[in-house]
Amino acid sequence: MSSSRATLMQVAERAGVSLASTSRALHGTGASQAMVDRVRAAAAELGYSPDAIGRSLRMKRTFQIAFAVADIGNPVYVEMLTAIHEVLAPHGYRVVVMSTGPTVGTTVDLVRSLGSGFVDGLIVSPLRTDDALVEAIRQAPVPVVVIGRSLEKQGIDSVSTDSAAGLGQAVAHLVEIGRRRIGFVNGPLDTTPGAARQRGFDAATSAPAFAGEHAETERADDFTVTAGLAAARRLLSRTPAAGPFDAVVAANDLLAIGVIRAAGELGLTVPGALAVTGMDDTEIGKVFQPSLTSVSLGSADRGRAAAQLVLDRVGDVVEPAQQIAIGPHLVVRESTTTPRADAVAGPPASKEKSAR
Amino acid sequence: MSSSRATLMQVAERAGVSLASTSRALHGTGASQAMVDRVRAAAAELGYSPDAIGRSLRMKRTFQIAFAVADIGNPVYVEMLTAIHEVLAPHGYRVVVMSTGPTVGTTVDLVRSLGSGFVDGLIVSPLRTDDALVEAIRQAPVPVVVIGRSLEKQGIDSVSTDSAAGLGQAVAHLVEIGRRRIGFVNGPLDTTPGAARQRGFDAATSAPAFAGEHAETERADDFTVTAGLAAARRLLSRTPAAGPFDAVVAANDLLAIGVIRAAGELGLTVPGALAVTGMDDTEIGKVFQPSLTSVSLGSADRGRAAAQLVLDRVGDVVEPAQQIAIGPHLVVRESTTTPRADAVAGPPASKEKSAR
DNA sequence: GTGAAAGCGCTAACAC
DNA sequence: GTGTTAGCGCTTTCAC
Repeated sequence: MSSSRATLMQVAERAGVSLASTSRALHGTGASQAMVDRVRAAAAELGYSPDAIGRSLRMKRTFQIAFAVADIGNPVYVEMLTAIHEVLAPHGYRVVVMSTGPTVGTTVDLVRSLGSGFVDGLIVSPLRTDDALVEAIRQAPVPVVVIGRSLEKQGIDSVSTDSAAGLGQAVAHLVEIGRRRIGFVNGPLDTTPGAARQRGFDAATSAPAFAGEHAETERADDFTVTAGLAAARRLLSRTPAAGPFDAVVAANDLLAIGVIRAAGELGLTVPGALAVTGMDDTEIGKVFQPSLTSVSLGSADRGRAAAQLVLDRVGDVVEPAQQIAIGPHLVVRESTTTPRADAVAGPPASKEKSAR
Repeated sequence: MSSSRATLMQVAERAGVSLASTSRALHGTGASQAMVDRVRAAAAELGYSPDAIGRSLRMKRTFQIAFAVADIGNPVYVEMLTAIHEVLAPHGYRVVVMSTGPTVGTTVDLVRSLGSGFVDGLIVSPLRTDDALVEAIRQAPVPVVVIGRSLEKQGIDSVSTDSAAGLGQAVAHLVEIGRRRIGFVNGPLDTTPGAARQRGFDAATSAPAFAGEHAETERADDFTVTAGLAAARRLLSRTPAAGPFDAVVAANDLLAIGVIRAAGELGLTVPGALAVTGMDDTEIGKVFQPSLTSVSLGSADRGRAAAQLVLDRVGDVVEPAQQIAIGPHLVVRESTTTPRADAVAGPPASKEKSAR
């Protein structure tokens, strides 16, 4: 921490030219070479660096974008954040991380707080959505891009994925490898992902292709390992008339890990006695033992797309609301296939295989 | 995105009072109740919300703190970020996430960029440090807190931990459970953590208590699972004259997971044939199978401490540079103890046990 | 190509 | 307790 910073005014005085010329010289907009040299020299001598706040006030742009999620600890959001940062930083934008809290109410508050104009745009991935939130986003004074549910009809930019279809891919894969009695460990139904995935599971297991087999859902309190462990214990303690479960579909990778731990407690081998699939295709799932078959929802892609979208909006591209969809795809790994001892590789993007 | 936002001036006109009174009324500083009511009503009618930029320019405070790390995907940094956010948000501070890049040079650039005054302070955890960086931090126009190496002598606020001692705890634990031939999988030596951990391992294994046993280091290219897997393959393919390795100390949890995967490839059971310890006590280590014995370096605590420190500094607390140390402690889990089938619990903070 | 001046939205002296 | 006014640092008309 040293002496107070130099202002443009001081640079101007030092160079012996006007404030306006100094500004122009530093931006290279319509100034003679002599002027540019002179001003640059003065700026260097003073260690001048332009003040972001003064500039923001004048230009009405902060060069900041907010990214808001319920829980920044969740690996999916971390992947999104990384991707968003990678897209925005080269354009000179900073990323402000915010927390929505678990409820819609606090998310609405957050969107309203955009009124203080500290960012040029917002990327938000709400766990739950209602009319008040939709309305708040519509009224927001800066562009908002939603990652999650498609909100195109509501006139809101959104980046979505078809997690219901993704769940279908997981079920189809399990049926294909001969599993017949499939349990589903889902998270809370009142969340956007929870609801979509339940729809996907119900649709997949009531399709003709699934006839004659057994399907059953158990709901975890949260999308975490701990909640998944508890839910799986409940699920696996029941034995359907059709026979014991031979597969479990989990609504995300963390729940899937909980399921595998529960299987271990009960002496069930994975995938031998119980095949398990996750969703989100996280790093942790790739390195877990057994590595996790998982439905990729393209977290990084969704982050990138959202960042690009908000960048377009901030750049005054006035178009109707856009909806970008990232297709889910299944990545098959050890938790649904017999592992070969020598095939235990590191985090491989190579073993991918698209299903359906 | 709707109509342009209302300004304080407009609220003043609407209320039929002066600009200053409006400001005062809204802040509750020396205004009559009647004035407050009147102004509040006008503000509400206009949906006024104060402009953060105008206020920042005037107050010379942005209410933003930057958090900069090389790789925001690393679970340790995510934990720090969460803790930092939790401390700062209640004080009205936003968190700006920045990337230092892997080299010292880009970190120096980042510190210099503080000159544009977009944040009131910085928390940075550099992987590598040199004189130029120390000097840049000293010259920085806003308070900077370093998480990592102690920089008290250089007059810089820092939050550190004794990872060398932590490594000693891991080695002591392995010796205690009867392991005699211990390998060490470290990350790059030219990083601050890499160097410290190597020092710790060398010290622990050259202490009298370790006499007559075998110690050997293998260096991974990076602190990742993939690099750990490759390094462990190299290490375990060698058989010391004293006999095969019966334990591996890894410099962090990600490396440790790579080690366990390598052990699996070679048919070595963990912890039966090979006991493995990690460091950082991450979430992923807790849920891994086998769950990871790990040296906690108090990531969340360090984040909290750094946030508190930067908060004190921006609050004009002028004191000599502070150095806060968070003590490491060993958390024993399955990877160094025989697991009981029914003891495979969820992420437990309960099974902790301090060593030494 | 250069300079003078206005003004972005806000807070804090300073008078009354 | 209230109003008037200056000014934070910058960009951008507008005249010349």
